[in-house]
Amino acid sequence: MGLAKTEMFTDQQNEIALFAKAFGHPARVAILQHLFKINSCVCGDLVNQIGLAQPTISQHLKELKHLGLIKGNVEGTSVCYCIDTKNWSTMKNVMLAFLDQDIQNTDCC
Amino acid sequence: MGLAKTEMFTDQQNEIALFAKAFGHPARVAILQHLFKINSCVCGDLVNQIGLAQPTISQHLKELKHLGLIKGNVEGTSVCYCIDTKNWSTMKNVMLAFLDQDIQNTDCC
DNA sequence: AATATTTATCGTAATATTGCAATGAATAAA
DNA sequence: TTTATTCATTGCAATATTACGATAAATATT
Repeated sequence: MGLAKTEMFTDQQNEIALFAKAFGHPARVAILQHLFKINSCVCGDLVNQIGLAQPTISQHLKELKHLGLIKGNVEGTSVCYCIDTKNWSTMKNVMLAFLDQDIQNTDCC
Repeated sequence: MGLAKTEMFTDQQNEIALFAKAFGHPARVAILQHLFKINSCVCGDLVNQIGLAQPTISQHLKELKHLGLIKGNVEGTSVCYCIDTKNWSTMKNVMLAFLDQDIQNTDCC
């Protein structure tokens, strides 16, 4: 089916899954790392940096933007993308709460 | 195509994407949370807790096990699953390095 | 041995994701 | 205004993911 039954999970679980899915492709990981490194970047630079075609990069950028992790500002014919640090921070808290579950836990088997 | 071109990314980027993909479905998030909460759990309990069919849960468990995040011990006819805390810790470090990129960074646009 | 219980695997259908060529839209430069 | 340049969108093909019924495999119980 390929269709996640989101209605049977909590909002928190669905939110974690949505953020994680954004990081579930190396191209999007690379895009975010590059945006952090360069601290602002036009789409064309990303196409050069990463080896994927322009429509493919544009599609990945759209997903990240839709999730709120990045912002895009039009500058002439190009578009300057950058991290939305506020939303990144919110996302980070959600993911940390999930990843830090182990601190109150011990091995069993 | 649905085929990620892993060869054009770094090992670190591919590793982050693999771990993130594991968390990219709410059922697997729910499974991991339940394993942490109960601190050991048989497959049947997860089938009851989460509303998915037994083969579906079994498939999700297989993915998590393959990634090394959980272990399974056979106990009679049932299988006791639990978190592999050592590997979880390794994974957490990888993810934290990615999520913490923002600490040396400021907004731009 | 026969039966029940539990989990894994197989097969299959439905949907999602990835990637890119072609093309459109918008601004800049000539 | 014509021509570049840059990015978004559309359309499509290939592959991946999700879900589950049917069934196999393994152990426990009788």
